[in-house]
Amino acid sequence: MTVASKTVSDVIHSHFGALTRAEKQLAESLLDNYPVSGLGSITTIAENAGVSTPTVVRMVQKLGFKGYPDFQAHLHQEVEATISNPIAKHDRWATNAPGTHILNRFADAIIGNLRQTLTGVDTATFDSVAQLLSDRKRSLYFVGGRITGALAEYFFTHMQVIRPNTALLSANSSSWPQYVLNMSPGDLLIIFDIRRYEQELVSLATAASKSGAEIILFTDQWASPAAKLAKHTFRVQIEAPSAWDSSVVTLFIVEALIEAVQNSTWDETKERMKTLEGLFEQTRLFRKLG
Amino acid sequence: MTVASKTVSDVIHSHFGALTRAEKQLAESLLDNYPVSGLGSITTIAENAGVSTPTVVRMVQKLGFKGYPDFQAHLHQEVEATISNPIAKHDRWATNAPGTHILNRFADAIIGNLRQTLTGVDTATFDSVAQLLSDRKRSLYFVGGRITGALAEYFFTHMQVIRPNTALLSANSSSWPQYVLNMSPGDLLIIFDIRRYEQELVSLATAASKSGAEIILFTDQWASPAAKLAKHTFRVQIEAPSAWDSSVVTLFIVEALIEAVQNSTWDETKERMKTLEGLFEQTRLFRKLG
DNA sequence: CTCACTCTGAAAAATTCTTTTCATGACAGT
DNA sequence: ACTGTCATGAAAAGAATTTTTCAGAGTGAG
Repeated sequence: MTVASKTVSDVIHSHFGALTRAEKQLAESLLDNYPVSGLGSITTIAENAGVSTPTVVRMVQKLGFKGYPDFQAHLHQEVEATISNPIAKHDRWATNAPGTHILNRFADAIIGNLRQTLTGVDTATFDSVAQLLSDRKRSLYFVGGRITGALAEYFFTHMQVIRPNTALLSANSSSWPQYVLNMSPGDLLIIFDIRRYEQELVSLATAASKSGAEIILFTDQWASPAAKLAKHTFRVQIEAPSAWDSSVVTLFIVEALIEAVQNSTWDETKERMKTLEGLFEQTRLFRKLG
Repeated sequence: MTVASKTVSDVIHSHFGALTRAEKQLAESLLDNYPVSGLGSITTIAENAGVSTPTVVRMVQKLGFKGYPDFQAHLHQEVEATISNPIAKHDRWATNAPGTHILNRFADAIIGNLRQTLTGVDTATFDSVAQLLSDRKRSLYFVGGRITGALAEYFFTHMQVIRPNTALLSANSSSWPQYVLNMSPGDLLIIFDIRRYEQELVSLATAASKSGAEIILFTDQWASPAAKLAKHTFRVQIEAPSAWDSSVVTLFIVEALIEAVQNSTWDETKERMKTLEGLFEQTRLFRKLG
């Protein structure tokens, strides 16, 4: 590499005195709105600067680059450095852990997943789903796969407290038809399906669709085939430094939804929670007496 | 201009469902380190994504661009917008969300929890627990409370694949005594108990201790009363901008443990997973993904 | 199992970009 | 005015990039 560790801008400045008229004109055009102005083809920047393409070639070679592609590669690196620095630079996580400890590696991966997932999730989608889930008139059905069943259960457990008409479909698909039988148009089927997508869930989604139920899908970045049937889909980044996929970010979305739903109908929810507390107390009392 | 005012990222996301396998692979590659990854020539990005150049052309046309140059011109505009507007960088979190959207508030909170938890967790403890869980001679018993039951189930589901002698205690405490009856000295009882600590779990922990079982506890920063009986305790930050506590970081620790255990006995685990795959194939529960 | 279909990348064709060549013109010194 | 030097861009040559074509592989339906 001819030019090391100095920015292209630096190089231009240091050579500026040795440039000819047309080259100075070009250099100023490049420095104006640097470094973006150098992103296009040699033809483009020559036109923008009002010079000919040979002038561009001559100048970048004079600056020490092998040719225009070499020059542009350096610019790209700088653009990358400028763009991709911000929040990511966390100062080491677990203080007393070596940098390669699984906890730190995992943390890095999860933060990356979270970031990517959030840039991919449309807040309008999120809000729509929250509103659908808040609608008491719609019954809710939760279902997950072998691994994601626990997420479905977690979601269900909370929603059951917040509102009526919620059901958790068991892992055993033989009982699913009876649930589908009861689905009315407007009801919601919340499906968790990440890779090693389960064919049965697609069948379930199809059947539910025919009953008029609307489907909300939590899946991974590669998207379950059920996505075609879903009204709203959350595509979550699930990759971890592990033989297993990570459900952490999925759980994150679920918890955010729980809060959004609860928040939209807090008065009613509060009442339900109070009642529930009372019921728990009574149960404990039963136990103690028994 | 074919595509107006939407970012290339948006366009990719909105078309993602309609993309084919190779195209999704390419889209992932582009979104990873976006938008810099799309700065090079079509050949470069095709190579980076591991697809052919025709795939790139087909995808960008499917996305609504005239061709690759058109696509890249849009990217350049975005890079320019991003660079020349420093404020825009920070809200790359959730794209078009105001800073106070629940998703962003939640993300901030979770990152904080994660950071705090990791500085609090001793890696020696983590490694000890991983080693205990790897020991085939010890039987594992998982149990959780009303909310945390799903976490116990999640942990159990994975460990069941990785190693033999695992059991999930049902939510119904009436069946617990039979499990305690079978516990031998050295067995492990993994308890999840976060606030609104459940008295029954303390009773269970006490009984298990008397049988010689060792207790691993996942609890919150205030620590469940069962902590006194536990050999190892993970104190996790659980506060979220919500009426509910967050289980995200707890799940994070669980997944890291799963990986650590699996990694320490990978050969054996691999065999088990293969066998399991075979069983699934036989029952046609799973289906190869496309 | 067969057939129709889609997806995919190798390779060719078309296009665009990059570099080189070269003629022109400006200018300084003789 | 003449000559040599240099800067510059038009245009050609050379290299790439981009697009199109096409055949094989894979998939799903019947």
